[in-house]
Amino acid sequence: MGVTKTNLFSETQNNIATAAKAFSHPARVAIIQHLIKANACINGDLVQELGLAQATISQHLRELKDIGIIQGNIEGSRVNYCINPERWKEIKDQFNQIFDDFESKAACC
Amino acid sequence: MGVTKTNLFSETQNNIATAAKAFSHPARVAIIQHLIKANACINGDLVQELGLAQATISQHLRELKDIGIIQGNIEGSRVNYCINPERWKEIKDQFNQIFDDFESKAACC
DNA sequence: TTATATCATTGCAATATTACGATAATAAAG
DNA sequence: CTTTATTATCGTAATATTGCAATGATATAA
Repeated sequence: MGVTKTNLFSETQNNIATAAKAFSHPARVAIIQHLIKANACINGDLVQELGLAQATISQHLRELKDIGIIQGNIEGSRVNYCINPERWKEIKDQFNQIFDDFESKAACC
Repeated sequence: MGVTKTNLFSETQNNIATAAKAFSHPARVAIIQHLIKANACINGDLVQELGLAQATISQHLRELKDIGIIQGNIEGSRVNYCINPERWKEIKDQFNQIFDDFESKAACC
């Protein structure tokens, strides 16, 4: 076992779960927040900022890139990372959809 | 290793990461969506609805309860689960804070 | 070319998560 | 009291995630 039964769930449910993983580790939250604050930055900046090893930051960056929430632009020997605005909006809308679904409900338990 | 270095990050960053875990598995997304749609339901309903074993559903419910996003009310031999409105709003606000932080930024990369 | 800087990838170890059968625990029904 | 219904917990197995040192790859500088 130990493997998520993806086939049991809708595409939307799986998409939301994937998007949520961008925020489900404090290092990735910190990376996202720093990218917002600085507009863009390179791997080395984040190593300084977060205090994790270079390989670890690189790995988190790749996960975020796989989710699509960030993008990396090669600039010489550096890679400049930043938020991907389109995907950001997509994810924001997906979350707000759920948030509003509940809000529009009258009573609770 | 394999253990998250919680101490490196702010309380807010750790809180967001914890909250995001509520949505980071499709089964939990499905549970939350069903709770919204049905207002409230019991473990057995979710076993029917999702097609996972009773023990698995119970485990996901406990995680959601630990995060605080849902609450369980004992009714005889059953437990009626529903969204916790206060915590829901807290989490919603935390996410929207981040979403808006980016939105308010002018340019990107 | 040789060094330096930057980042990705690989390989490994440790912990976390996911899933489920079996078993307890509790309450209601008979 | 016994049975039934419902849920939680335990134990276990399998997979996923986290973290880092070492290494590789690429671009720039000397």
